[in-house]
Amino acid sequence: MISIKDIAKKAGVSISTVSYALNGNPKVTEETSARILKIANELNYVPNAAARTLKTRVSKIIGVYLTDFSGAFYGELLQGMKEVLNQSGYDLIVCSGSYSHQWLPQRMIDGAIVLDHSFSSEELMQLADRGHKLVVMDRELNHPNVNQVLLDNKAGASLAVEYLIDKGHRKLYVVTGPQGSYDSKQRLQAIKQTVGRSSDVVCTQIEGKFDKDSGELAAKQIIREYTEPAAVFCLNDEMAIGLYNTLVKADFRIGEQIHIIGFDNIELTEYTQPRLATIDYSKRKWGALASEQLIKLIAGETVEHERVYVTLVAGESVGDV
Amino acid sequence: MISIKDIAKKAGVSISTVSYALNGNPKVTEETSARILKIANELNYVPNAAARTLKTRVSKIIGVYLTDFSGAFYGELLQGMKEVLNQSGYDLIVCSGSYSHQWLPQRMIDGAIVLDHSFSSEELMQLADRGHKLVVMDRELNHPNVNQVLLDNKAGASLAVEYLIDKGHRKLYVVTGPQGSYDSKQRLQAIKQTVGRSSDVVCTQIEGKFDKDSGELAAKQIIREYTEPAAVFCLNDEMAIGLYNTLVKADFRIGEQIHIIGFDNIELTEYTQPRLATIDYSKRKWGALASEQLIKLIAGETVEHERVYVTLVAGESVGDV
DNA sequence: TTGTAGGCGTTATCAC
DNA sequence: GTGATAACGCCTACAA
Repeated sequence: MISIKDIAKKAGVSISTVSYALNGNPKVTEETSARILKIANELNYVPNAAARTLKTRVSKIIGVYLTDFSGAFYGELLQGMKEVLNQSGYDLIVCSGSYSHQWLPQRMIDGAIVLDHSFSSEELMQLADRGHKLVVMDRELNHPNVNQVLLDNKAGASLAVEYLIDKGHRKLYVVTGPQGSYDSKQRLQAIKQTVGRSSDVVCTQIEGKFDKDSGELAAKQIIREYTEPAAVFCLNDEMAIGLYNTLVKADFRIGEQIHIIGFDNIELTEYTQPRLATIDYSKRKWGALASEQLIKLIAGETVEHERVYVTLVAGESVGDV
Repeated sequence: MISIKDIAKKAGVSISTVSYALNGNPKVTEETSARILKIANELNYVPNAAARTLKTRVSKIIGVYLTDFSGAFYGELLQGMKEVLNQSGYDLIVCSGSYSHQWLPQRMIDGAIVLDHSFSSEELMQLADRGHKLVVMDRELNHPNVNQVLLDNKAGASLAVEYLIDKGHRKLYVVTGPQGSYDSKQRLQAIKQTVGRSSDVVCTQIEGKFDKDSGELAAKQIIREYTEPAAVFCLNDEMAIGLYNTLVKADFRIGEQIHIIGFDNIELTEYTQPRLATIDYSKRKWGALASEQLIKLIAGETVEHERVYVTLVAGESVGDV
């Protein structure tokens, strides 16, 4: 490994002069600086990140934590984050692995964006207490070092339920997310509120886990209990796809016997037959917003919690009664 | 930040004893060790990654470089990599941003997996020359510090073309990948070879970029030139989807007027009507293999280049002539 | 304008 | 078994 020492030796100056020159400190002469830069270049010098981070206590790297990589919309989300961060001189890494939770206290990363319910709120609170800056996208967490950028779950869920009711549906199923999920809880709450306003609506809850399997399981239950047309609100599209697949296989007519609406508007929903109704929001904007907030937080600015607005995407998977 | 110094002070021992205890060195007494560990715990001690990396010159982190995050199959690929790496005590980060190319020479990561043609081969060669260990998934690069884990592009492309010819197609289009793409080049080469064996097959080449737009553009050209049924081999599914969309919008009958086959078997291909024929391979295995090879490379073992096998997925998007 | 020296938190080599 | 002490590569007062 080639260090500033090597450059100093070759240039016949001291290491501090090299350091100054490399960092553009005006104290050093133009010509000395030029000579040093040239030698550094020739030697293919690359500053050691560990040493620099150790000294400056800043890495200029932001970590994002996701539940798993396979979510269908992470691509756009990450793109949104990346653009904003890069613009501010930060690099983004997607973290995974057992040790990665330690990277904040280890000072490997300057801040973190969390969309991963396997990261416990207590753990996050501890990090915040220690002065680390965080943005959470999947829970509420009140702490001066933590900012929230959340979806407007309640609006989305209300929109979906109102759509179903408008279409004349009175028998509803809701396929939920996993136990601890904040998004799921919020959506459920709004559903109950909205449903409560129409006394003739019956709503059955089915436990899900936001994955395709849950959708399939739910479909099986719904098929078993089938007596008359019903509408199903899957709290995310992934489950809606699983549900769709199983129903299609069982020769159910979607949008006629069983009506489906999802949440997230992933690409796949455009291609099902009929098109899946869902709730849309800009993933890119969501990511960008999270990054912006984190940068401000790190810079010591005070920031308000942000909310991402959602809209309804109609689809023939929900027909009239 | 709390360091071994703080622990040493509190425990009334020297920092070296603390370091030994923390690292489970048997030289230190059980009881001293226990006491130190207890204090470390109480103080919420977390070893500083930068300092450790600086000293040991090892970070136990592997970086993977992708063209962009939005590829439809990266989820599974990364999952495959992650599982293998975690098992060997490595953490995986997905790298992005302008500085991230420097992380190898900066010793922030111990090795890299590259599937990103924006990373030039010269750059990679330089890194390899400096002793860094790499696995490439999107090019051939012969260097003792570099291992290749490539798709069997030629087999895949041959499979696809033979399928079309078997089905009676004689008029073919090929929508290629971007200029520099190794995968595209390999596939094209195999296509030419296979096509060359049947003298009556006509094959027209359309330049693409592996994105949806390219597929749409290709569709427009094909529609313009349409006189009789033709078969289109899109060198990836993303373009095939773009092509499909545009053709559907223009009321073409797919699998009858225009026949389509893609490459990659992304999830979406199952949902088009009719189902898109494509070439399949295990993304998870591909990723796992790349990780295994990199770990061996880092451990100093000699490794052979690996090849990932592919299979044909038939679909009604290709009908008989 | 340049050099000296101390320190960031760890590990590791010595003595004791 | 434990404790000084010297690195690792970089930054930055302070001194010259």
